[in-house]
Amino acid sequence: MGKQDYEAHQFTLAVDCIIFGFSANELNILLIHRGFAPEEGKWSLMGGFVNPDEDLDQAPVRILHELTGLNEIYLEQVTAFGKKHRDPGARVISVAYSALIRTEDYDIELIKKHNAHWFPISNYPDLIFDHKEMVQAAISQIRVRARLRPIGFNLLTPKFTLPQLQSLYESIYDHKLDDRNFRRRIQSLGILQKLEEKFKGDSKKGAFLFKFDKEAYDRLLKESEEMTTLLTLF
Amino acid sequence: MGKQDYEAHQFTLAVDCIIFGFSANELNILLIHRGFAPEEGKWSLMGGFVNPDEDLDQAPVRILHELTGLNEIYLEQVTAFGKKHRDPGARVISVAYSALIRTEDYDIELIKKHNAHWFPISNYPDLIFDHKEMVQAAISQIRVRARLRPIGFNLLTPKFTLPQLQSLYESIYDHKLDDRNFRRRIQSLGILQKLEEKFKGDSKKGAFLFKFDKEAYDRLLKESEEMTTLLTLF
DNA sequence: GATTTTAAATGTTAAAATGACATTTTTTAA
DNA sequence: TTAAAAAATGTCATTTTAACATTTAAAATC
Repeated sequence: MGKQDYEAHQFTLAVDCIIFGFSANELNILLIHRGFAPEEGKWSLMGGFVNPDEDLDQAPVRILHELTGLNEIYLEQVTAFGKKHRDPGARVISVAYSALIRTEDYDIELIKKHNAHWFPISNYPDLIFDHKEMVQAAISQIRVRARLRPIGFNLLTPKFTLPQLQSLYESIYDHKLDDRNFRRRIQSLGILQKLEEKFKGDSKKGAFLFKFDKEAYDRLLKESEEMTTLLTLF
Repeated sequence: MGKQDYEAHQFTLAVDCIIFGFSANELNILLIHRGFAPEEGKWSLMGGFVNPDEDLDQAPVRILHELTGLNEIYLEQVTAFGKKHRDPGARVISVAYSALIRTEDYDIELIKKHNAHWFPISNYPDLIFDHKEMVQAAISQIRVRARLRPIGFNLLTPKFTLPQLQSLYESIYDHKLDDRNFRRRIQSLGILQKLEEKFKGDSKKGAFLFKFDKEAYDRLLKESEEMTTLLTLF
């Protein structure tokens, strides 16, 4: 295999980000109203090309920073999409990434500049290319992942209430959960730390705040070796 | 974004296959003793470049056909690997695919020609580049996947015994299972069809043969809508 | 300041699933 | 006929699950 072999098998490589946020008791995704061709005026995921001098996994980090101003975003690769004519304009392979962000953290001005808007996953507009497939794949992956690992905390503020946490899981699974069963289960894992404070934004009575106890979780992980299920919530 | 943008972000694109087979009561992977540079003489996954005129998902199908003579192999994308220097010789992005095959079906001559050999997943040689990471990612994925979906049958002959099936799951999870509990559980799903025949290859007494009942499984899937767990075997 | 409103917090019980455990059966080979 | 080897089978105690309604706390309203 010579140099010409490598050159004869080159493809434009892009990444697209399915950016999840949690607000108004629902899981939302951030979509871009495209102000540029191709497909100008339609909705799409936030994406961009991979640069020649960066790791593949670095590309979504850079692109998300450009859009949200955030660093240290929780990212997971979903899948590479590579149908021949997925992008009618050119042959482009795109690797989809899921990003979980806190909707209070991002830079509103940057988002505006990019014409980005939030949509609930239960009702979002038509998307260009195969972006809808990407979103669906990302949601499926999150559903599996959230049963195995405590990824939900990446979508909440560091301090959160149990009703908020429950409503997050209900939105992920599109399934109502029983309060008492949910609380019993999540608290029995011992990875939540109850604080003295209450949060009164959602009700008159207010609800106690909790923190995710990373140390406790790491200990749990270590003990149970190869853990295949952890957060079986329903 | 003009044409030059596309051209400035091109990468050589390859796929690598983690080919799983089940024999001698253990999960094995098929590795190639490389007869060509780079890394001549070392072990690697079976791989190749993606062709400009094929879908990304088509590339592993073609490559596996070349190696095994098989069509209709069960394939799943694992992840795209794209660290800058993962291939020291050139910038190559590689998409890893898991393949589950029946070890009796493949073309032995083809395999010999490619210097391919089976190794148990509990003990395989050092691999080039990041291929070990690929294997580990594929094994992790299979473990999660096998809890949700009946993918194991792709590794067995169409007719198989319960001891064979149990031993397959034991190998996937690297964990002994209790005979009685395993049988109770797998049979309670109602997706196995017991045959009159016995298979006597493994014991004097012989064990009854079973078939995977795809129709029953599809019905089960349909009923339970969005099923998040199915084959929780331990 | 009494009453209403709203969401948070809490416990029990019956049914189902799980995990642990040992013996008998079938067949072939000695 | 006996020995050997793996296949097949059932029970029970424990744990987990799912289903269910009331009380509590605080703010807002009258």
